[in-house]
Amino acid sequence: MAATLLDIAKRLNISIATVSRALNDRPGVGSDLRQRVIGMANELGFVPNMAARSLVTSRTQTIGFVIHPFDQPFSSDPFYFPILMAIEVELVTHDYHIMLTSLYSDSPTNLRMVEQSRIDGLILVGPNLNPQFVTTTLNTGFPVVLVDNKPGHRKVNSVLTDDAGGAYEATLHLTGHGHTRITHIGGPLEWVSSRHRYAGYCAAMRDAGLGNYCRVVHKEATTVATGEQAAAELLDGPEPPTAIFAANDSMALGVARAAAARGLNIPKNLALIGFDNIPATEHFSPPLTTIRIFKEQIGRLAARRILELINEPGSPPVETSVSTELVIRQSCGCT
Amino acid sequence: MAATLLDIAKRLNISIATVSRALNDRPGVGSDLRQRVIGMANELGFVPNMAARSLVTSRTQTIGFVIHPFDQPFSSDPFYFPILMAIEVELVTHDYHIMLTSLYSDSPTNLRMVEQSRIDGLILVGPNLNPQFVTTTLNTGFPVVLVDNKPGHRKVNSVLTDDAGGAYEATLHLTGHGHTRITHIGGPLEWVSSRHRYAGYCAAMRDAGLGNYCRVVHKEATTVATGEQAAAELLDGPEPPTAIFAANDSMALGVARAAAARGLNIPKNLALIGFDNIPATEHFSPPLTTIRIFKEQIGRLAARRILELINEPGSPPVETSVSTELVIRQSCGCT
DNA sequence: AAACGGTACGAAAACGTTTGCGTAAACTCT
DNA sequence: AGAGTTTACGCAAACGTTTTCGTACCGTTT
Repeated sequence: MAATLLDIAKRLNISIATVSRALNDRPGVGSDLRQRVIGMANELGFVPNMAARSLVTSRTQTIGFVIHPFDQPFSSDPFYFPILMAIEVELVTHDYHIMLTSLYSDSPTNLRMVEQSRIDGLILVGPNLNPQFVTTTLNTGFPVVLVDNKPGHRKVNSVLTDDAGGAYEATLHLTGHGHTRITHIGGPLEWVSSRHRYAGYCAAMRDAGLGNYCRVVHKEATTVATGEQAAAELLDGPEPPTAIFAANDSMALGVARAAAARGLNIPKNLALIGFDNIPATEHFSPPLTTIRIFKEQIGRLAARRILELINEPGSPPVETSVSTELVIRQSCGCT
Repeated sequence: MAATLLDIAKRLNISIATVSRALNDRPGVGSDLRQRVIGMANELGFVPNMAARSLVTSRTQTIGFVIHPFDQPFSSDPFYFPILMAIEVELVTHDYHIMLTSLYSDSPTNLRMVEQSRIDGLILVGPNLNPQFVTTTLNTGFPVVLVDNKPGHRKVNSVLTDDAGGAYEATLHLTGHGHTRITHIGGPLEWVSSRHRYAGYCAAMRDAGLGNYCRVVHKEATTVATGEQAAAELLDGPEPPTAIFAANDSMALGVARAAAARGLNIPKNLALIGFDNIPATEHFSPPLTTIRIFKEQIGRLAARRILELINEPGSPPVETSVSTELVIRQSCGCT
């Protein structure tokens, strides 16, 4: 049904080799003939057969995308979809496509299936990936870019948020408004982002001369429920904080609920800052001060990096960090 | 690098044809030899080269996924990501994969590129797709399944939410609690879902003997802002409603904001029901009564349907409708 | 005028798989 | 036991590209 190189070659009484060269901007074809080939290709609606092409070039022009979403399998993740979109947009402009390679089962088994054909590179997204799967994949030498993840001390190609910087700015904003008893509610320490946000918080406290009041509650998940739990412990405990920096907007919402349940007004009795700037934050009551993450930028950079990796095999690992932005709303009490 | 059929054949001193047949469960191979072939394949870590296979079978074992997200290009869409996930999960069990084919540019041009190779079927998602693109795609006879979309009166393979049923149940719930002045705030009439939700609302009002009070405000988008606008018009106008059925949870949130701005208490002064049951709804104040959509089911059915279509070409179009569920929280005032 | 380099094209191999056909051997039936 | 049928396998074509190599031809240089 579809037109092939042979169809074009026959109508022009030339060889398929010449047609291929003409269509691929390769030398060895006269400019007049090249034009006729292109014209005929358009006329027939020729589209190269990717299977045949990649069989010989062993390039598929597609890259795999693996994500292990947060808690529930079908949770609507407000975080990674935009990144996926940004990656797609960037890749399309380079004639690459995205293949979703088993969103959940990140076992080494399916790696081989993924690797042997089908894709030229892999983008692994999220902190919840099976670490062994990640290292196994990395060890193959296959082009891999990590997003929001980074194993151990190994140097890899990754693009991360500047979590430490964002946390630093958030915390310093609170200290700058006179708060001294600022507590951090953090996420799982297995996540790079949690560690960095915690580090940023500590650094800011130190720089503000509050190093001795570095208090943190770490939770195993960053949900509304865990945020509420953590806040309950803090607010009911001795010396309750006057400000809380939550690792996450969801947790911040949990904090707000815990505060409301105790008759505490935000921001009057408790200042609150979150992280991520998910869309719902501006509709919280009060609207949440938080740290904005530039997801489009993250996606775009990840896409570009994987293309570089494919085109320059063996290039040394590059770690990219995308800066953040403090979005001041009303929960921090400075307006 | 990767093992091929030939590698296996040489070590076993047999032909590649036999190897292929053995590995694909085709007849014509003795059971003992078949076992030895399988063993050798495992030993060598053989994985069939998809490019070569699809070149001869003209099957790629991947299906395309097109989505045109709502308003902003990078909005984190809380709705379609779970559907995408569910589709992926279902397809993976059938050894199919998803390819994202240009999330935005839904022009007929890229259809050809998509169609000629690479994918065996297409799932088009969302109400915002370019209608001409949809009909063009449909006309090719290529296997297509629509999700949350349905062009004109044409019979197509689609899987939709039972929007009318959900709207009917929501409205009837309000009438059942004594409300008579119930107004619907609807979305764009170009969307099937908006039309059906409106129809369900009207039907319920008729069945409750309130057919003469069928009031609706349609907005061009279903955001918090438009919901707030619509509610403002209604609440400031003559004979304000005592209950509002919003087409959407986001719009319902807008309604809540408009009510709060006017000192109106929900649910005491105004009952409110939304639609979609997005995760944030349970954290609204008050928690929002809404209509739950079974996104996993929708995705699963779409995936199954596209596989049927591929395996039984020419099978007549099937329209699937997934029922909904009323989630009673506090905004409707019946607790 | 002979030699030489460059350009424009064709022939054919190669990528790794599936599958129709051919052919021996084994098995069934009278 | 001989004819017919089934089973088990090998051979080779085919899918549609890319790419190496070879070969005419044309132009320039000595």
